[in-house]
Amino acid sequence: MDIEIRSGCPINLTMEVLGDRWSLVIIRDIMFGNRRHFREILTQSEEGIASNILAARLKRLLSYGLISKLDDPSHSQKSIYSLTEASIQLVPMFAMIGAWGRRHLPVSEDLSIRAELLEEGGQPLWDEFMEDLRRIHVEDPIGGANGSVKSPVLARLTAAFLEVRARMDTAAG
Amino acid sequence: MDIEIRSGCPINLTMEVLGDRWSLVIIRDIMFGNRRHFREILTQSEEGIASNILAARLKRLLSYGLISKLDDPSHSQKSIYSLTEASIQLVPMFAMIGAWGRRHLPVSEDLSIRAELLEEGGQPLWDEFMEDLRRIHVEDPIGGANGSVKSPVLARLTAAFLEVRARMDTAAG
DNA sequence: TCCATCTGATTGCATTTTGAAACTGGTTGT
DNA sequence: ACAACCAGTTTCAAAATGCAATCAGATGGA
Repeated sequence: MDIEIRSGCPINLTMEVLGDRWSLVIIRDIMFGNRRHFREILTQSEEGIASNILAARLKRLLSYGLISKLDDPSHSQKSIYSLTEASIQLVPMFAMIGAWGRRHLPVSEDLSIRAELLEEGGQPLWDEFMEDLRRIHVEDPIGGANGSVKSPVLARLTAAFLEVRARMDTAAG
Repeated sequence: MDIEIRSGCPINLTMEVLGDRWSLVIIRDIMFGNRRHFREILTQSEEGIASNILAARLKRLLSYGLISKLDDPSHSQKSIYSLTEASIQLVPMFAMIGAWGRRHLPVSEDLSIRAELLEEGGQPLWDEFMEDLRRIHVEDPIGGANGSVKSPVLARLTAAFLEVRARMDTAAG
C-alpha cells in the first residue's frame, strides 16, 4: 500500500491518496453517517459499493492512517472503524466539495441538505463538528460507535436530512 | 461520457465527475500553470501523464463543461483549452486540498509554496484569483493563452515558486 | 443441540481502465 | 525540401473495478 509519488505537489499527493471513486465516499459515510462497521458501510450506503472494493479501500485507508480499526468489545467478530485526526481535518474539504457539487451537479434535495447546512455554518460549524468527531472517533470510539457518546452537530444535520426526506415522502403521496 | 449517477449526494456526484487520478491534476496545470495546449499539459507537468490518458480526460472534462476548447488562430493545428465558470469555482476546493496535503502528506517545499500562499490569502485572495481566471479563460482565452492578458495573482504565485526553487538550487550547490 | 443469521471479509471471473511507447497525418518555420 | 512540432490515436500488457457467490467463525433463539 505504497504511494508512487510522481511529484511532491500537495494536490498531486492528495490525488494519489484520495483520488479514486470510493475513498472519500467511504470516509463520508463514516463521518456523516457514523457508520462504524463493515456491514453498515456496505449495505447502508446510497451507492452500493462492492464488498471486495470496500475491503480493499479500508485496508488502504488504514495503511495511510486515514482511519483506525478497533475490536468491538460487544461482539468478538466486529471491528470498529474510526476517523483519525488526518481524516477529521478533511471536514473543510468536504464542505467545499459539497458546496461545489450542489452548484454544478444534479444533486437531490434530501441528500444535499447536509452539504447546504455545512456550507452555511462556515468555519465555526466546521470547528465544532471536528471537535465532535474527535470525541466520537478518537477519544471514545467505542462509545461513539454504540451511540452512548453523540455529536450534537451530526444530530442537527441528520435531523434536517430526515425532515426533508419526510416532507418529500408526504409530497410524493 | 455519461455519469452513472449512483446517488444524488453532492459528494458522490463530485467523485463521479472528478474522482480519479488525473482530472484535478490536469485542471491544476491549466489553472495554476496556465498551460493551454495539449503539448504543454503533456510535457510540462511534474507527474508525466500519458498522452492517451490526457486525451481521454480532456474529452471527458469537455463533455462535463469543466473546460472549453477553442481553435488557436496563430496555429491551425493548435487548440486552446480554457477553464469554465464551473472549474474556476473549484479554486476554494483546490485551496483546501492543498492545505490538507501540505499538513498530512510528504510535499516538497517548492511545489507547496503556492498552496501555502493560497491558504494564507483566504477568501479575498480566492475571489481575486477567480476574477483573474475569468479574464484569461472566459473573457479573453486567446489573450490569456498567448500571454498578452495576465493574472496578477498567478504572477505572484509563480514568482514565489521560482524564488523558492532558485533558493533551493543555490543551497544544493 | 440445532439451525438460521450475522460478522468481516475472500474468491473467481468478466469487464473496464490505465500506462508506456510507438505511431499518424498534418503544419510551421527555415 | 526538410526538420521540428502539433494534437492526438493505436497497440497491447497490466492493473483496477464490479458483481455474485462463498467462507469460517461467532451469536442468538427454539
